[in-house]
Amino acid sequence: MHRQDSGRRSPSRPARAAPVAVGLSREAVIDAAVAEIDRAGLAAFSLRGLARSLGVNASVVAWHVGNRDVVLAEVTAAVLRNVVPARVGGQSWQDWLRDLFRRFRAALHRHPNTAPLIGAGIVANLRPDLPLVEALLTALEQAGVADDRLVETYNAVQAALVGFVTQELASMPTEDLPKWQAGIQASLAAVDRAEYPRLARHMPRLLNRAFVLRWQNGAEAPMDGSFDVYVDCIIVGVSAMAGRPAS
Amino acid sequence: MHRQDSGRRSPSRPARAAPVAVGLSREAVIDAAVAEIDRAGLAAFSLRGLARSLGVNASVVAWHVGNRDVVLAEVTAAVLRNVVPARVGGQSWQDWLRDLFRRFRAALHRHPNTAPLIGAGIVANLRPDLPLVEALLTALEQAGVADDRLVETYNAVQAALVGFVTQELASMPTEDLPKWQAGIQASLAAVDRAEYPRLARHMPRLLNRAFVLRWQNGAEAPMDGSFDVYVDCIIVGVSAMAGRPAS
DNA sequence: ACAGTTCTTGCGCAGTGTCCAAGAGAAGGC
DNA sequence: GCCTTCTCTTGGACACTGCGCAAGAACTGT
Repeated sequence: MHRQDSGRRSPSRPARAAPVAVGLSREAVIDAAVAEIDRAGLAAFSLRGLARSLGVNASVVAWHVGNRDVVLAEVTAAVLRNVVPARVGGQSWQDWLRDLFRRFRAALHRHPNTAPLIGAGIVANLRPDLPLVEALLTALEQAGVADDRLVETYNAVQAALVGFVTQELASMPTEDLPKWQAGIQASLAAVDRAEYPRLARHMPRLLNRAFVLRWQNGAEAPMDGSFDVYVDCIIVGVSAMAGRPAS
Repeated sequence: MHRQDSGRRSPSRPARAAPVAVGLSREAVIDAAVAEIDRAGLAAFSLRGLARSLGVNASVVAWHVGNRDVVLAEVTAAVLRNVVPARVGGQSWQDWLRDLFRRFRAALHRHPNTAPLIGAGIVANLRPDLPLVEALLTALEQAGVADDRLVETYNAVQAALVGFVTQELASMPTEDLPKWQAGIQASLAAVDRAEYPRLARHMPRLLNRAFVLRWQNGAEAPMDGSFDVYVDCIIVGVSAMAGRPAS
């Protein structure tokens, strides 16, 4: 049976024995999992492959971490570590919120293949990220959001935080990708000017830069400008919510 | 080898034979897949289970539809069919956009377990949904978005469209869910008032209604009010983008 | 010396996606 | 009448997965 306590070493027991042939720790396994997902993608990730990459039997990762879902939850926690920016004195809530959004996106861009985990929230919350919540609430309070609008505004911001980058880093089909890319490009090149006039007119501007009209994801073709506009939208929206007293 | 043409019947060949023991069609398989995902969830979905539910051998679904990813892509396409609302005369772009958001969310609420597919975009675009793109571009044009801001605004709206409901319907851990729920509730009840003052103060308002502080997903505890605020945010944001000429 | 804990190995079980060989059944050509 | 051709279905194989269990190795405290 695997170790089930969440903390590193349960301080209640007298810490009887130093670990033995400590080739591996829980952290090392999780780090290796992140590296493995970065290397081969989420679809190709397996516990056995992870153990193989560690040069170790398959069961040790189960012993150190536990379930497969626990491994993935820990991976997301590791990726999202230190995304919440510290409050610097005299900083406006707008600047802080923009900073949060940027750091969140940067963290996921550092490990693009983990984006589906965070986005779909497979086990989004192993334990809730309370510092993030507290910081968000502080920012909203500073923005002047009324109490009876707090939940809604908080949820809107939280959803926005995750929404963009998840979409940006959505995974493209894994097998015979070049063929799929060619198909997309062909179907976009042959778009009917009469049926889709605006699409046809703006096509050069949109190609591989707009959400349904691209054949690379954000890891290869990042969408920086769109993200900035997106964050501005959210901030303007929150300001408007703050101005209005209630429904 | 499975049928590889996308259309129902390739019109080039003389359509030699009527189908034989047509117990099954591609559409029937996909409908069954949707029903199966609705019933047992996405994690428990398998091609063999699908075939079992159809009372048929495992390979027939592979023959009719193809790959597993193709099955899932077709499922998402089926779920999102007819989400783009028709343009009614004299309707403002705000009303139309709000209607689009509502219909999109309603479609996913009808099949909550498919939300991770759409959100994480496993194969989000089997073929691009061009009518949606055209309609969105039309709305943005009507809103007065400048051409050199079109891509960014479009991307922001598209990301927002998918972002909220994906998060709202994120799946909770599948095994021993009651224990996990109890753990969440306990950890939220024992939150430190000194460490998280705002969180503690607003806790009764936030419990099971805010994004990290809930133990049910949107299928059981929908977040209607938050969604409305979210859509208002987006619309206000787009208006602001339209007002500003360029960066 | 002995027992206890920590970590690791090996193996089996049921289940999965994908391919391949072969068959059943009807339609058309001769 | 056959007999080929196409559509659809069956069954079985292969490699792989997550998970659980029995056993062993290495080290520590008593």
